[in-house]
Order: sequence, then structure tokens, then C-alpha cells
Amino acid sequence: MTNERAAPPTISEVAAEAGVGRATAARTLGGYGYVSPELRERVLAAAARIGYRANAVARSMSTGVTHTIGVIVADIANPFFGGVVRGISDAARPRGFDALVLSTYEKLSEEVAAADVLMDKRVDGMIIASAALDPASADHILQARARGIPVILVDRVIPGLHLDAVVIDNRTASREAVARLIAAGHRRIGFVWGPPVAERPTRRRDFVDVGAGNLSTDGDRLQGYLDALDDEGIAFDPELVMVGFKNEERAEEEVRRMLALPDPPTALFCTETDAVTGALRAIRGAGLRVGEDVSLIGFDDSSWAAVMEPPLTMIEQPMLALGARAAEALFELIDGEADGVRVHTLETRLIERASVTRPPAS
Amino acid sequence: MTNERAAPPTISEVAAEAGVGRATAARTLGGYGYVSPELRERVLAAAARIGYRANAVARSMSTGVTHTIGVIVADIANPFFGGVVRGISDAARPRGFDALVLSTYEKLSEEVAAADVLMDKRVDGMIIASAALDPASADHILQARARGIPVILVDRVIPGLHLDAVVIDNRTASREAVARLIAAGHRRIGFVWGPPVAERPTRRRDFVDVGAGNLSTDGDRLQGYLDALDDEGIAFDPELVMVGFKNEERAEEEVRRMLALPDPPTALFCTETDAVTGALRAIRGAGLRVGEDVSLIGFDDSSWAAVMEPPLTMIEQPMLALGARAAEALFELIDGEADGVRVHTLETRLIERASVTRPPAS
DNA sequence: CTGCCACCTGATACCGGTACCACACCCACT
DNA sequence: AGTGGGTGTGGTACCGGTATCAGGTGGCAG
Repeated sequence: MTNERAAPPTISEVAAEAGVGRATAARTLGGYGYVSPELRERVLAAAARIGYRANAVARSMSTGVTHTIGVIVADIANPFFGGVVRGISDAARPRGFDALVLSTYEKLSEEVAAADVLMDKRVDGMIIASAALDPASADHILQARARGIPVILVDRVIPGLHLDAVVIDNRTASREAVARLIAAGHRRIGFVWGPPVAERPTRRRDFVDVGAGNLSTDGDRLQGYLDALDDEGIAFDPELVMVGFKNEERAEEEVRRMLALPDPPTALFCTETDAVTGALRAIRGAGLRVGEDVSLIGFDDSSWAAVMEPPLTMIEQPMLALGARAAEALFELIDGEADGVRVHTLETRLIERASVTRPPAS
Repeated sequence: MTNERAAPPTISEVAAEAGVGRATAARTLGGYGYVSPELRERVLAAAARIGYRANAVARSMSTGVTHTIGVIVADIANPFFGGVVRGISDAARPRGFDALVLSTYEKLSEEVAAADVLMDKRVDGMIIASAALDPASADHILQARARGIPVILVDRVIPGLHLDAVVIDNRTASREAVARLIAAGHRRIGFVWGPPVAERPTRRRDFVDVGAGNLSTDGDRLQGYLDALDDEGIAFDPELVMVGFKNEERAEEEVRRMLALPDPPTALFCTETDAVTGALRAIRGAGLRVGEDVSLIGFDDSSWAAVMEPPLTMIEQPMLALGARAAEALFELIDGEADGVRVHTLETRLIERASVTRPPAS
């Protein structure tokens, strides 16, 4: 097994092989300028003979275009972001663009480092699901833009920063889901995946403020929950909101706590997949049954949700479309067709299954 | 908002700013060669002042190294591959490498195109979950290697091709899972996610041959199933093997068919997540209950499987480790520490929960 | 037949780094 | 004082493309 790395042929070698000048070979292969049919033929034949393929790095060096877009997400292993990234690549591939994907695990420092890497590698644009909570921590994004790199935010918006973005209407989606629960007769509704604060605020306004110090998605979902409560004049109870670190275990703990309350929730609204599974564990652990003892609606539909017993009512996010739209918006920016900052809002869908029923007669 | 793309400063500008030669600035910033402390200081200060960052494209052009690894998977939106890719990037990042991820949707033509893109972009190595079934269709991989690009196969091996790979032992994992079912008393065990042939073979040997015309993972899993049957002297029944296109709907159809057989399966072995959910739908549709009427073991554990009613017994694949190991193996190749072709086999784990019980008394 | 122009081709500068090498300078030794 | 060697610095070729421009050739009009 010879490992003699045959250096890929260059345009000069093609030119030599074809017996023409370097420029002529370049013009033929690069598809620009004029070349007579005869020479074009000779060059093409020579290129095919020695297996020429243009060196994209060299091309980028001289054109300043890499045909690569940088994607920064929280975690590529999270099916939601996996879907978004797929949407992006599917939309980018036909245009000859590829995606360089970096995960940040919600750490701003990682995000800044990722943005630096992408700038250094001269990506033609970036699509970012940012962990930045406010303009002050979004310097890396502004810097990229200052260097002329188009940026599209996806999934999350940065409050106070006027940037192009592709998102869903979390507040409305959440409000409608909770309204659905209320319409079924529930008045004690738990909110799972709340603000990441150690101590539970006691006043409603504090929750809202705290929500502002949260990712825009989480904050908006909490707002939608509050909206729905207000719509029906239902009192807000801080005890029914999860607080603390956001993971499955913590969600389970919090739901267990809620279920043990003197006046426990009869329904749960979970704003993330891990919140749903955590809640399910707690419900099961308390010897209760979903759809009988406690109703449930969750975010992020999946094929699993449909085969649960009972099948779960879920809010479906258009992950692929989110990514595809972000890529399209980015290309508009790259092509210079930008007519001001725009925020694209995509539709969610409440998929009604069997986890929402009337509250048990008390 | 000024859009004047301030061209990023180059090394020449830093040199001018510092009042030194280009080479001296380059030596300082590139961290090679000698520079006196005074000048080094001046250069560093100048670089900081004008915000210099090395152009990775230019650097790649002259060094021939891109610090980018190409990753080709079937579908980045599939949680399994999402996990693998995360494992890869997590292992690559500390070494200053990033991942260019391409999805093929199991289409060989897409895979070939992807490999071309990666070669053109001069990635330093590739990690591929190939859709190639035999050496004849793996020309693109051989070609990459011939050009000196290290390649590591992940998840799947190409029978007959001696290449570095990181996989799990599908045959053994499958055999053990099915053995577990047999140990519980089952003798009629359905195999869901079988060969993609339109017509069901009638002879066992044909299944094996057909398995060879399948992805190595699927073929090995079928083999393991047959092994387990043989171990206990249980007769093979072609009717208990799914055939045809592999998706959730088709799995549901096939399981429904099996369940309607005169002598239906009392247990199901599903080799993929979609096979599990499809099977679940069919079981539910037939008015049967998992863990009571029919036992089930599936591949690819997830947080959902643990909260199903009943919790599902699943085979856990070390997705992250698969990716991480592949990246490590790739770096060994890149660093030239390769001592012959190696196949790394990672351990799976059978997570026993409650979906396996004794068959109902007949 | 000459002259001009259109047409085609090839030489070459450039992108921003890396890395080799020449050279200037300084010191020590004979 | 002359020479050798070491040291620090800057000049420059090169990577493989793109793109501009100069120049050669042939044809056609005057």
C-alpha cells in the first residue's frame, strides 16, 4: 500500500500537458474569459487525463470567497439543532456552500471562540443560535459584521440588538398551548424549564425580569404562559414555575416538588424535550398517569411523543424550515440583496394528541 | 450602521505599524524562527493595536494544512449521527480542528460528491459513515487515500475493504439482545428493519446473502439475530423478518403483518429507533401491550425510551465515544503514527428495563 | 499593399501567509 | 587589525488560483 501522496495536479500542470499557457488553462477551467474551442478542448482533455480538480483553498485565497458558511449552535447532538443544521446544509448545498458547525454548549466564551475561528477561516457568512442575552455580550457578532461578514441569528434573538433573525413566535406558541390547557378546565398549570436562578422569586414581576435575563426563547415561553393565565384571569403562583439549572434531573425534581404541593398542578407545560421526559419521570414516580391525573403539553415534537402511552400533545417546531430559511436569508445578505434588517417568524403547530384531558374531579 | 467592510489587517500592515520587516512580523506572529525580545514586543503591540488575526486561508495555502476535518454521515438530523459528530468535534476542537459536515441521506452519489468537495477544500482528513456496500463502490474513498488524505470509517465498515474504522460489534450486540429474549422464553421473535428487498426470500441462506448486500450494520445485526436463534436451536422463519424500504411506516406495516400471522411473534427485536416507534404503533394498533403481550428490545437508547410505559429495554450505542475515537484515530493517521490498518470496536450496553417479560401463556 | 482593429493567447501581479537564505553587524580570537 | 563565526533581521520565492493587460496574429477595408 504505497502512501506516496501524489500531489494533486495544478493548473500549471494542466497547461503544460495541454501545451498552452497557464492563463489559457485557467480561463478554461475557471470558466471565465475567452478560449477558442480547439484550445478549450485540448485543455479539458488534458485536465481529464491527469485528473485535475481546482484547489478550493487557492481559489479562496485569490477571490476572498470560501463557499463555506459557519454555523454556531448550542449542541449539534440536540435533535433540534440537528434539524436546524440539516435545514441549513440542504439549502446551502445546491448553491455550492458547505457548513462548518461548532457547538458552544451555551457557553458564551465558546461562542466567542467559535466566531473567531470562523472569521479566521474566512467563512462567507454565519448562522448563530446565540447564547448572548444582551447587546453587551454580543460583541463577537458585531465584530463579525464590522468585518463584512453577514450574520443571521436563528432560534434566538438578542433583545435590544437589531439583527436579522429567523425564529418562531415562542410567546404565542406558548400562550396557545397553555390556553389549550385552560380550555380543558385546568387552572393549576406547572411551567417546566423556568429561569436558571437559584432562589425562587416570590413576585410575578421578578419572574418577568428574570425571564429577560434568560435566553430569548425561554423568556418568551414564560411570557406566553403568563399571557395565557392573564387572558383567563388565573392567578399566577410562583410555586408552579421551575427554577434552577436546566436539565432533565432538575426538571424531574421540580415537578416532583410541584406534585407534592397542597394544591398540586393538574397540568404541566414543558418547554423542552428534557423538561418533558423529566416531568414524565416525576409523574410516573408519583404514581400518577399522564392524560388522566395530569395533562401535559410539551415543546419539540418527535416520533417518540406520538407513540407514548398516551400519545403526547406537543408543539412542533419547524426545525428544517428554520435552518433553510436562515440559509436563504444569509444568501440574500451575501448577494447584497439586503434591504434592511429583517426578522422572519415561522409558524409552529400544536399537535393535539391524548395527553390533554379535563382535570380529575377534585 | 456603516457597512464599509474594513479589510482585516495583514501581516504587512502589522510590520509597517511596528516598523519592522515583513519577515520579522511573520516570525513573531507565526511563532517560528527567532526574534529579539524588543522587536517581538513591538510587533505584538502593533498587532494588538490594529487588531491583527492571521488569515487561516492564506496560512493553509502555504502550509497545505487546513485544520479542518471532513465528516460525511447519512443524516446530521439523526440523533445517532448528531452524537457521533458531537464526539468528533469535541475531540477535534482542543487540537484546533473543526468539522465540515455533509449529509448523504444514504445516497452513494451524494457521498461521492461530498468526498469531492472535501478533497477540493483540502481537509486534513475525513471521517465517513459510508453508504458503500462493497469495494467497487468505494472508489471515492480510495481516491482520497491515494491523494494522501487520511480516512477513518465510522459506524459502518465496508466488507472486503481493509480500512481504519471505529465501529461497534453489531453482530454480538444483536446476538446478546436476542439471546435475552430467548432466555425470557420467547421462540417467535420478529426482526424489524431487515433487508431492503422488495420480495421476501424464502430460504435462510438468501437472507444472509441479502444481508451482505445491505449496510454492514444492518447485515451484522441480522447475522447476530440468526446466531442467537442457532445458539438455542430455534428454527428460522422468514415471515418474521421485515423486508423492504426502511422507514417508520414500513416497519409499522411489517409488524402489523407479523402480528396477524397464525403463529405471531411474542417478541420483537428492532434495530433502529424508527423501527422501534413503527413497531410500537403496530402493537398499539393491534390492541396489544408492550411488556405484556409482546416483548421488545431496540437499538439506540434515548431519554424517551426510559420514560415509555413500560420503559423500554434498549441497546445503547456509545455515539459520542464513536465520534471521539474516530477523531483520535484520524489524528494518529494525520500525525503519521499509523502502524497499519486498525479497526476499533467499542462496547455497547444492553440496558434492561421493563419491555421484556415472559411470553403470554398460550 | 498597407494599416487598423478585433480577436485570441500568454505573461504576470496579486491574495497573505511561510520559510529559506543572504547579509549586516558585532564580538572574539589570532 | 584582520578574519571567522554567530546572531538577528529583512528580502524574497513560493503555494495555486484569479484577473488584468500587453502583444501577436489574421482579416478586412481603404
